[in-house]
Amino acid sequence: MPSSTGLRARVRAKLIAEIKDQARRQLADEGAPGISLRAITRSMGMASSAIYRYFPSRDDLLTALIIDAYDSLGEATEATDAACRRDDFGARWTAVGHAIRGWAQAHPHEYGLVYGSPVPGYRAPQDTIGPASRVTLVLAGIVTEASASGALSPPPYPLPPLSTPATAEARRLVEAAFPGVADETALRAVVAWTQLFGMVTFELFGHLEGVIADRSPVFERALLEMGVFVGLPLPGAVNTATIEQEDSERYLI
Amino acid sequence: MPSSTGLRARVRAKLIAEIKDQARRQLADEGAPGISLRAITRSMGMASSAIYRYFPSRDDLLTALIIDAYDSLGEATEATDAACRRDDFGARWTAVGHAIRGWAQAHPHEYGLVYGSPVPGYRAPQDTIGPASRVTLVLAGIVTEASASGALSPPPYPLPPLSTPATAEARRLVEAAFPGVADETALRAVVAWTQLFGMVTFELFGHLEGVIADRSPVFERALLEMGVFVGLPLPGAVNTATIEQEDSERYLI
DNA sequence: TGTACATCAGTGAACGCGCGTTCACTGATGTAC
DNA sequence: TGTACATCAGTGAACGCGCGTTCACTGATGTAC
Repeated sequence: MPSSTGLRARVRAKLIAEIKDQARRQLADEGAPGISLRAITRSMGMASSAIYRYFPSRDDLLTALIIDAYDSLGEATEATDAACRRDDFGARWTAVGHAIRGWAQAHPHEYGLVYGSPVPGYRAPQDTIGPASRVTLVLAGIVTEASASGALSPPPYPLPPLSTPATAEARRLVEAAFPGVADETALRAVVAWTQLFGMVTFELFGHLEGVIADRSPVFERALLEMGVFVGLPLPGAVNTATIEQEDSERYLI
Repeated sequence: MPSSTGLRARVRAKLIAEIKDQARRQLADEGAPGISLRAITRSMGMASSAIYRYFPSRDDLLTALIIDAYDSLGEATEATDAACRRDDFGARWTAVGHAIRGWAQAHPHEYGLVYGSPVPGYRAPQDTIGPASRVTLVLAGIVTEASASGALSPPPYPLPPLSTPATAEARRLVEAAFPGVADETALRAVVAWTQLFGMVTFELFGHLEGVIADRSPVFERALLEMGVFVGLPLPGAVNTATIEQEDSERYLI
């Protein structure tokens, strides 16, 4: 039994996994610049040159860690969204926000690796783009589906109309990730997206130290505010028409 | 003429400045982990041990750079705010937002040094707290002064009341930085603050690549949205009562 | 089924480099009387 | 004003360490006929 599931291939996969695990351990201890190929091989009891059978260079190992991190976050986010009632858009938004923050707190150094200062001299290859956008697409999907099902409220207060270049950008966004969504709403979704990651980043990188002591309720409130800001209904506020087609018990007030 | 303005002291100050300049150059080229004391002394044509006359360790040099960065950003922000009409709170918010983004783009690596992933193994000493909060206090000041002068609009749409722990945090915030401001508003200011830095960070660290092409108008819109979100008037929308006491020409529509 | 050959994993030595920090020392600049 | 002494800036060698990557090589695992 050779092929890609053969013994050799399985051993190889195991070793690659172990190398990445050791690298993640070093990432946690010393940060990205502290990841050392020699230290990895040392901890695995192999010659320092042996690692080149698995990763052609240090940068390739870094890339693998980055892709893994994005995929891990993307997967957690997608799973959280998938576990929500489809038409409870407010609840989906809130749940996904908590999932992102939860993942960041559970994997602070991997979060720093992808959302922190770019590693100098390292240029992310194309392969990272797909994994990187998974989490973003989940957020965009919630807004888009809410819009399609008519659950989105229009902005409750008047704002000046979009400038011409802002409209152009909004159009691009709508076409790329928010089909059928209003220009203003797409831009607001971007604002909410940056707020969400901005707050998680500030919390993780220590910029809320001395500013906010009990961060969970503040984060919770921010999620609620930004959800409403985008036009999403409050969590639990499900469109009655939809309810009647499904189980109705627990959603009737 | 000895004292602290003596020749020796002046030469010393010059050298300290040159060391920091060289360090900043390396920061731009190689990132924070690439700052090397030996390389600095090499580029200045002095023995590698000489730098210890000026900085007792690499960490102390890092701390100096961090404090300088915070102070530079703080100063730019304060100056921008000071140049605005005091009662045009919307304009102050927008101008300060642009100033922060502008500084970040002019000093991307210093921005990364203070707002990027924490340097592993480095613990920021107390001395950084004051400089770090300058920019924050400017933003808080705008909201607080707007509130005091009655220019803040209440939230235009109903939201659930604050949870008990969120209220507690809001109270702490109000006491520390937003005297006289409503609980909800203080929390919204924090949300706007994290949005502002979140967007600047995303832009600088490459997370808007492929998402937003023309970032300035989107940032401009985000500033406007978040200003209104906090309750600030639109830029240029100045309280008429105040106008009458000052020059009225250009503010009458 | 058995043999010959190709592929792959892993070794160990070496290249060429860099780093932060310490220490005993020299010589110049400032200070006190 | 001039001299004796203390302070400070800067040197150069050394300590002890680490790193990524290459290369010729051995031995085991798989493949083809």
